[in-house]
Amino acid sequence: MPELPEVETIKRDLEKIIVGKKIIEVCVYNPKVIREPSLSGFKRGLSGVRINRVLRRAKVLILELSNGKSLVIHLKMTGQLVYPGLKSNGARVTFRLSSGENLDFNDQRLFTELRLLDDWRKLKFIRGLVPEPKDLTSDEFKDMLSNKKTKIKPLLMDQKFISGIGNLYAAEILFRAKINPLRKACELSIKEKEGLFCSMRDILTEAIYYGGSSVDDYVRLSGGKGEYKKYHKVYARENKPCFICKALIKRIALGGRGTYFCPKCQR
DNA sequence: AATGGGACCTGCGCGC
DNA sequence: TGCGCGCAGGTCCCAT
Repeated sequence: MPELPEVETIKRDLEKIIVGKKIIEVCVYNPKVIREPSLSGFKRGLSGVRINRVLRRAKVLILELSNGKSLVIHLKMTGQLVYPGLKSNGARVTFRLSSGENLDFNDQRLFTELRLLDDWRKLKFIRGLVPEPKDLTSDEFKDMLSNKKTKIKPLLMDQKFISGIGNLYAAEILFRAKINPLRKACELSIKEKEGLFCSMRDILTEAIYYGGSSVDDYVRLSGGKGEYKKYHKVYARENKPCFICKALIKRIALGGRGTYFCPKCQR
């Protein structure tokens, strides 16, 4: 679930609260989420190091450490970082910090990937990323769409096409741009492409402003909710009336993903 | 090139 | 009541 706005929110919270603190000890309650190196290497490499800086690339968090290594975190759908952590909960990994509090990593579905790397830039997934919406101009975006015969919605979610957008924001962006998710990218008019570019940029900016969307498991570092869910227009609103035209919001499966849209507003 | 499906996972809500 | 099933979705991987 965490997409660009949620991961950016966590990144900003971490910058305010975690940067500068030292990791005293790492407790791993479920080693499945540690993808590399070995469990012992992971624990050893993180003990006694300071967290110097937090970066984000698309949906990936990167914690740069005082020993030159980086902790790379992809939260996938159900990953959470919570500080201060609860004293007794089902955390998968707990980082005991110099403040005396714990930074908890939770993940119901064990999809999350934690990696301790010498150079995060060499990670295959990171290398495959392309610019995210804020790093593109309208003209660049229009060019990118012009030779793509694929449906616009799966294309927006393709991290190698444009990075940071997932299922929820793809739906909201297409609603604001009044574009049907089944349309082929190359068949959009210049005006539609421009509208899509603006919707993409604006929705992501607004969602970051509100601290992301708490649907399913996403919470902020404090454990509190992100408030953007209040402003959703189509996501998870099947059979509810469109806020603009009152037509019922439709749900279809597209690329195996639930896809919500207004059949009247989005042509 | 584009598309579809399965795999990875677990908890929840539904129908019978 | 209790069980089995579909669904939730980010990413990789394979087949067509």
